[in-house]
Amino acid sequence: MARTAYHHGDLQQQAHQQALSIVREHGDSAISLRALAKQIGVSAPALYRHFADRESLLAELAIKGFEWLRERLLQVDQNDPRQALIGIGLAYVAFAQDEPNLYRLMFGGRVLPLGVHPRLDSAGKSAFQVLEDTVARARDRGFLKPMPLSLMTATAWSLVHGLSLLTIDGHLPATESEPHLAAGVTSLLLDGAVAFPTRRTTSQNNEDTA
Amino acid sequence: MARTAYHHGDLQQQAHQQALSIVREHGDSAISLRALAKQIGVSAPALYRHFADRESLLAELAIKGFEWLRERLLQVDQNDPRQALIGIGLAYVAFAQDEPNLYRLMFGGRVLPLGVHPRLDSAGKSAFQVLEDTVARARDRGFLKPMPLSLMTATAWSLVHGLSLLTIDGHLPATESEPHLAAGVTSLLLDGAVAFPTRRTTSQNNEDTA
DNA sequence: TGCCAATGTTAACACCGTTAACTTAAGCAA
DNA sequence: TTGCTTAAGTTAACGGTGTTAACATTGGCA
Repeated sequence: MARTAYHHGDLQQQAHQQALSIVREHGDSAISLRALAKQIGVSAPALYRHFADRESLLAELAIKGFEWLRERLLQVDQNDPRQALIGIGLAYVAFAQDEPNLYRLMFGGRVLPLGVHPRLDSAGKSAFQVLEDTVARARDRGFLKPMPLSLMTATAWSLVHGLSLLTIDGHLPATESEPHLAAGVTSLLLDGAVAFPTRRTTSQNNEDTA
Repeated sequence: MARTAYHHGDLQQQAHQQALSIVREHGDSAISLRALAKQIGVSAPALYRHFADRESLLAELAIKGFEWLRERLLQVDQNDPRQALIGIGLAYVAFAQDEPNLYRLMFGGRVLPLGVHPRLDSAGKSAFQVLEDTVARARDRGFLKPMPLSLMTATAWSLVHGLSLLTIDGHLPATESEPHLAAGVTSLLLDGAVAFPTRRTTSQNNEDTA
């Protein structure tokens, strides 16, 4: 495992690290295996001893991203249900804005579709699990309406995912310039947008969910 | 403008159309100018007489996508504010699910970033305008809380955008297998997720938004 | 000590987007 | 009708890509 001129000795880890920093700075489309190999000082095919192909390398980076995201979500204080829900939302969007290129890689869809890299899929599930647990806990404590958990998590995830992508793509102002947007959006979901909520009008309930 | 063997006579439109069908079927990453030219029966550089580069061709297709999306949103019945808002949400998500590859191109972020193709940007704005108008109309009629319009549209857009991408990427079930998801998610935003909204329990209100 | 497996190498294949330099032909002016 | 300008094609070429095949080196274990 010494580093002669021939056997590099640390290629896997170094390639991983170098590729990660390229993705974070310039996005996954800036990753070229040939250029990466040249930077490290190794021939391009050498990389194939450690990664099946370009996509598998990207999958490794996305896994790292999901682990980071999960850690950020786990740091949210879970004492008060409302604060926990808003905290998760803010932490989620903050991660996406801190790591826009990584977030796009994780959820790009075009590259790294579901079902191809099992470890990637399960890393994504683990991160999502934190959000789901938070919603479940809030519902169990009676803070949320007694609706299907899947509906509530789908709504929450859609909201933060959409807000994340729209801000990092520049369609909506980022937290930097509009500090209260993410919290406002999250609160709006919790409290509802309708002016005269509930009680009256069974007319709303007779047409939706089974 | 006749079609001799040399001057094709209809290249621009045919390339546009062929590329569009490739994107719809296989996604924008499947677009190769050389392959496209070969399919049409023309040399690759000929395409450059009609498109500045590959990205500009993709931008044209995305513009078409935004026009289609706008048309779908304009067909939503605007009589009842609540039905209009839910209808817009459903139409938006339905479009994304009907044209997943086109939707990803329009909102991919990696390709076609904002500020590069002005016509594309304004096509996107025009589509978004329909959503914003619907929210504004509902608020003007007193159906929605008197909050900033920008906050409400940001929330609505985030929700439908997130739901669209999560479903077309397979992270959430599509309308096909869960017909009520989109309506449920939209209703949840309108009515709020909290079990005991407003009124009682100032304990919730004393710590949140300014 | 000798072999094996891991981990490198170079050469090559089949693509890709894009540009330069050249050719054809359509359309308009004298 | 002739001639010129210009739009719209052509081939050749540059530099890049992911990936595979065949070969070389070397670390570590029997």
